[in-house]
Amino acid sequence: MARCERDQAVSMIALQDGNNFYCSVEASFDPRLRGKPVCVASSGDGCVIARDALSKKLGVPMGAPIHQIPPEVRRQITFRSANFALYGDISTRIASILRALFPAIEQYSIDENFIDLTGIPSKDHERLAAEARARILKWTGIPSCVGIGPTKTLAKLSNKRAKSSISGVVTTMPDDPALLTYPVEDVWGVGRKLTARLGADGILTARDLAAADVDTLRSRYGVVLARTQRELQGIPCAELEEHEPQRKEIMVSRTLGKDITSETELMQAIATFAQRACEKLRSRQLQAAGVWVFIQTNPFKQNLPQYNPSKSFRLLMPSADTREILMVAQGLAKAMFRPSYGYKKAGVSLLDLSHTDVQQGDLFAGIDQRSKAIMEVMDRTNQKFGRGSMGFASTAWRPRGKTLEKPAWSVKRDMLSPAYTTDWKQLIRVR
DNA sequence: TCTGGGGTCCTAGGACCC
DNA sequence: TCTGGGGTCCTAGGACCC
Repeated sequence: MARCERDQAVSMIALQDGNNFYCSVEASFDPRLRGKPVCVASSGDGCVIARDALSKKLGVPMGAPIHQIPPEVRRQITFRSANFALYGDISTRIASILRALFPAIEQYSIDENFIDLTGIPSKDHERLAAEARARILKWTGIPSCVGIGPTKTLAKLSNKRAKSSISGVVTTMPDDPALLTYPVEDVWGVGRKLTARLGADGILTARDLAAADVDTLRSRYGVVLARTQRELQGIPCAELEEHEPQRKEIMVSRTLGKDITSETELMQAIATFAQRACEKLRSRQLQAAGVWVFIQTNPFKQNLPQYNPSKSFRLLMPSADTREILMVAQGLAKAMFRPSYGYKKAGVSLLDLSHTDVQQGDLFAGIDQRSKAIMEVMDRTNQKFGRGSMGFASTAWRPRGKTLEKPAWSVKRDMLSPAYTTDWKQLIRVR
């Protein structure tokens, strides 16, 4: 009886996290990769954004530019370009496995899910966590770990501990002696800058942070770290968010395949990003009231003149019409463009987002039904025949046969795995 | 030669108002 | 010539996350 009361009083949270997620997904679809070091590369095949256990062992640092990895190490590694369509699909499958086992989950990121354990007797927590791990491994091929604790921060910390455990499931309570040796830099919410400052104040472990003077911590470091401290003490400051909150911003930006000097090419890139951002916008039934554009020179060529302007524009009425937003974005870019610079990166961001169903409509013009109809035709066409089937000429992408002819500035993705699960034409071949 | 993308939240400072 | 205080809103920049 007393046990039940205690269970009700303390709510517990679990965090499931796929091990080396992107690499595990690649390996689960391509058996040739198993037992070999695998890394996944960022857009443009520039940096390492995921490493499997073997590449970590070879000493490949997270975020390392691929060209800086010593050739003798690089030769041993199989690289893949990031294939987010594939990873997102596997992520959805894992979430549905968890939903079948637990009353409420929060899809926190592409490879992490928080699980609400409230109402489940604490003696069953680790058993159920182990069951979840086993199902995910069996049904998707992805290994994962589960961390359990009374707050999200402690669940995160447990998950990190679980990565080096035998069972893959770890629970941490605020008084756990493990906090005495757990480095503060591995606490959720403590990044590089904070680690350095905390270290100078003698705060080196999770335990040091939990035990620090509250007022000093708040005044020296702000409310965010003060919340982290309370979470380490077992006092929840962050709830489980079952439903994704509404987006505040939608951004599309890229490092370009080459340094652009011509205005025409820069305008093509801006048009491409604006078009893609509008697609994302409409897929969420959103509209934007602001547009922000930035262009940047190559920061790695410090011998060349640098120029990194940005500019924003507020629309009279919120819009989800690619034609309108594309014109605004190009107008902003045109106003910032200066010849004789080499532009290496650019982006378009849509701001002040709202739902299309709260559209007030212009008092005089009314809601533009024609615009809505045109955009729907475009989106449906692209959905049916693949992204890029119908687009704007100003983006300079041209259909050629069954594929799209890429402009010279487009991004490199030379090591891409097939879209096994999201494109009929790319289904896995058994023989 | 080659160096990621997409988000959120907080804070400080300026503009503006009463 | 001197000269306030408080509130809000907006923006830019910094820090963090995956």
